[in-house]
Amino acid sequence: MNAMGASYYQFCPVAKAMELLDERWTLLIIRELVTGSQHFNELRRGLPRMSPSLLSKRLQQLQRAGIVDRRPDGSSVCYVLTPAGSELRPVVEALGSWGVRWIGELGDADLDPKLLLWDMHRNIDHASIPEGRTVVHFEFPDAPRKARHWWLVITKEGADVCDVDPGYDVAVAITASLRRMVEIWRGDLSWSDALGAGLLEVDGPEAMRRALPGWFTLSAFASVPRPS
Amino acid sequence: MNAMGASYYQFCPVAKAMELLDERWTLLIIRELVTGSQHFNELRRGLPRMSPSLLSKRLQQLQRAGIVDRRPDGSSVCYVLTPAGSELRPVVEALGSWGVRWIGELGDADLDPKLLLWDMHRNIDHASIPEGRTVVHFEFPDAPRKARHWWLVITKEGADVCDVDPGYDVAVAITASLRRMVEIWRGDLSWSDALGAGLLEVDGPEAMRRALPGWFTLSAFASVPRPS
DNA sequence: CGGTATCCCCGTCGATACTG
DNA sequence: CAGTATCGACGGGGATACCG
Repeated sequence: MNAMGASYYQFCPVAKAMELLDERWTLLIIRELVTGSQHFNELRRGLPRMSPSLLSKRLQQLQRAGIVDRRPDGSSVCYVLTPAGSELRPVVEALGSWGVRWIGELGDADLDPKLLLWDMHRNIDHASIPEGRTVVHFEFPDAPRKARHWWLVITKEGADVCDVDPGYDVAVAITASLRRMVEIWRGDLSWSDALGAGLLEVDGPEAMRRALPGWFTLSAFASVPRPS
Repeated sequence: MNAMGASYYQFCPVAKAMELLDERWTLLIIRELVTGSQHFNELRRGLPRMSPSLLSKRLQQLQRAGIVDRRPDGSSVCYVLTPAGSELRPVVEALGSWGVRWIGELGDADLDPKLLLWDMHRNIDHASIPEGRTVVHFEFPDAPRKARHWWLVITKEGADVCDVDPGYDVAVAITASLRRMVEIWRGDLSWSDALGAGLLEVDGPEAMRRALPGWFTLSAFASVPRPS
């Protein structure tokens, strides 16, 4: 339980906590683990701009700090939060609630479609999804060519993100600017407001179009009330 | 509302928050402001190892981020939290509550007597203090010569910390190792347990000795329940 | 009291390539 | 899938001195 970042030389619990947590990326790793990611490459998908060596280093630091436990699991490896680590959930929640209220402006570079789809894929309300296989197609006309089309293939077992057409029948096709779709995900904009304002186009059978908003549990912070 | 630390290039509210808050010292400044410090040199006293240039830089960054407001106030200057800044209190509280539960081990270098007295001086329950002037003398036998003796001079108007004998009559004299005193402050150890175990010596009139524990509101995190 | 100015080192981080 | 290896730059931040 020590030797992570530089010391503040203070006995204050906030300072002692920040010695462990104030380094770049650290709390985002915790966020990923709180969210349920367990494997190295799963963490990487949630932290695409982080180099693997740095992720590796941070995970080792978090182990030494008693926050993360590394469990070899067959041929695989699981990273799981210790009891101490699990109790960081309120910290992550407080940060996210603050962030969604006070940091409204997103840069274009913050709008990563891969990350958006990755987030959506792990927040699907499977109880609301029809039987069998459901495919949702996303088109972001403003995104660069290679990031314009995405498919979410949802089955009882889970969901897969594809950046090439998997070939299955599409249940619903969504066309919207990447920025609007991110705003919906974050709860800055509601499905109905977006539809009403023509910011979003949804194609597919009436029943499917109606059901669509229920399929996705939006960001955990979407329901945080906004200021003013 | 931007341009502080490096971007994570994520739309996640936690990431956007950490872009502003993950730099060294930043959340400790927020802690000081939440605690009630307002002036530059007041902040410095709570952050003794921080260089003034860095504090200045951070305050400017926090202004640009819309978290701190700089108010020239006569010949003086007040730094106060904006509404957005005030809402960081839950973040600081979550961090402190976590820290006090899971970071028990303090290094010797974390035990700064000046910081301890500074903290105590601004957490005095003036309603419990006797009329007139009350002086409490602290002796830390394990501290370096120049940091061994401290006096807290408490009046209705406030409290002053002295590292030289102010000459007034002493109401109560406390002798304890610096580490024990910090533990009491943090709530790791109770006054009564410390007294019972002989870890603490209190000299003075019976009534004063009895009343002493009521004079100090301990650290805001002292009452957080501990694990196991 | 409320800050700037300057200097320089060292460590962090990013990028990329590669391995069992 | 789960990481290591290597490398270089850049700038963060510590120390100290100084100003209005």
